[in-house]
Amino acid sequence: MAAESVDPVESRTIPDRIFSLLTEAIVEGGIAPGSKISEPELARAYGISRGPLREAIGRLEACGLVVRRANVGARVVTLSSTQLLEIFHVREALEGMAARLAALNMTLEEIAELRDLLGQHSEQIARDAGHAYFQREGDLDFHYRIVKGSHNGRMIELLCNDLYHLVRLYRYQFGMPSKRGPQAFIEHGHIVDAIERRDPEMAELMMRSHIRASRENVERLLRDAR
Amino acid sequence: MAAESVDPVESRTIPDRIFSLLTEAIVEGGIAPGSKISEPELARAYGISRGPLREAIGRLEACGLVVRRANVGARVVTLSSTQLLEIFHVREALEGMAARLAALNMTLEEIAELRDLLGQHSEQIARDAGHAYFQREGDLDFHYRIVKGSHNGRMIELLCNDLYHLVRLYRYQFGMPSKRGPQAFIEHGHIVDAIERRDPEMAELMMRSHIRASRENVERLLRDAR
DNA sequence: GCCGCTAGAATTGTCGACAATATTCGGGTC
DNA sequence: GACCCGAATATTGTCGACAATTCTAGCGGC
Repeated sequence: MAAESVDPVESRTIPDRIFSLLTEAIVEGGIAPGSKISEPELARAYGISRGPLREAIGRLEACGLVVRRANVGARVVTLSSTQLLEIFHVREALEGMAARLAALNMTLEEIAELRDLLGQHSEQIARDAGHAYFQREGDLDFHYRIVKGSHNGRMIELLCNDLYHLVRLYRYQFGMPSKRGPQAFIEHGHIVDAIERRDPEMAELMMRSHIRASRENVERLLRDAR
Repeated sequence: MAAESVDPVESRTIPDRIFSLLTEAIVEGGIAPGSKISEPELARAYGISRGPLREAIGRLEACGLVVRRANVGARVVTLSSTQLLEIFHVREALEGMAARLAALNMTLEEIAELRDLLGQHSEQIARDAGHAYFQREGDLDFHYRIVKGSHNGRMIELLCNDLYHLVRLYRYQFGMPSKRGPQAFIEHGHIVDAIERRDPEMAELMMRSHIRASRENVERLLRDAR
């Protein structure tokens, strides 16, 4: 709560706001994948000049949400299945380490909050007959917490500010059905157990196994679809 | 060689060139750590306008080479020992996975080139009585190759275009003495062996152990210095 | 002598306009 | 009819100037 104390919507600089707006628009599909990012059009739409807009687009490029070619312009990224699997490998490595560090560095309070979050997910699954929730933001909330719990600023930056936008984007672009919800929930439980026991080795193993299973699930779905 | 075929110095867009120049200047200490990045001054120095310069600075910020505050400006980052160790943890995770993927994906030709590089290092160590080389770019060349060998675009991007600038910067800022050169060379050999045997598990283990040893060495030096 | 306040200067943020490059559409030729 | 070429159009890249904010220096008061 109020990790960074900035006014929720105002007071940030214009590129910040535009970046947030564009990120949401791209991730949630408001701007179609592969579509062109027209600077004059967007500048008019948001009522700003092209200067700040270009800075926002630059940040989108740094996140990998758009690809830019010189003298041509920016397009919303279209994730190939290859790129999707690449992201899974990177996540497996980084979040595995994050879980290891979380087991070492999370405060008791953070661990309690993580348990609480798990409980909320449990209720939600019982309510929804456990089929939809984990496909949406709830899963990422969990992963967020653990990454934050690593207390490693560079890791938090990499995952929360860069990679997770892409992960969310892929969930909208591909929209895998996946009946892994209940299983994923169980795996989340094992990860929290390991962190609570302060067992870094096991925490990393569990997290990697969790993400690997998710990747293998996607690989299977991609194979079947083909 | 010539992975990207662009004219070595010309033809890229202005922000690209300025970004390269500034990166080198910062990494090699031409611009002191913690010093302010003055937009008017640099614009005059490079004979360009502030527009492209700001874009270049934005990219530096994305790499973590400068930190920027709104309405205040950008300063060259000063790496604390904490941040330095954070980078090591991220590298351990990412490069471990990179080595695993390299064992799976590297072509025979790439492996041969890697062996060759190792041979060059061997000669260089024999010549220098093995004390200085590994503190400079040679070590990073080796790690570069393996990351590239992962054939994972996202990983290559993350490490080669972002993190390695920071690693180089730290080597100039801290300039650890470290007598780990010969030992590091031996470890490099083990990693290549594992890749050659197509043993992903071992390749990852060796790489992680290699980077962990390097981190522990730095931790020891930091403790002794204090 | 030290602290707070105010006016000035300098820097960053933003804007609109111009130049260079890419795309598009039309015409011509094989 | 298909392909290639060239002019027109639109978009990106770059620039200089203005506005808003921050830092600095000097003054006055305690």
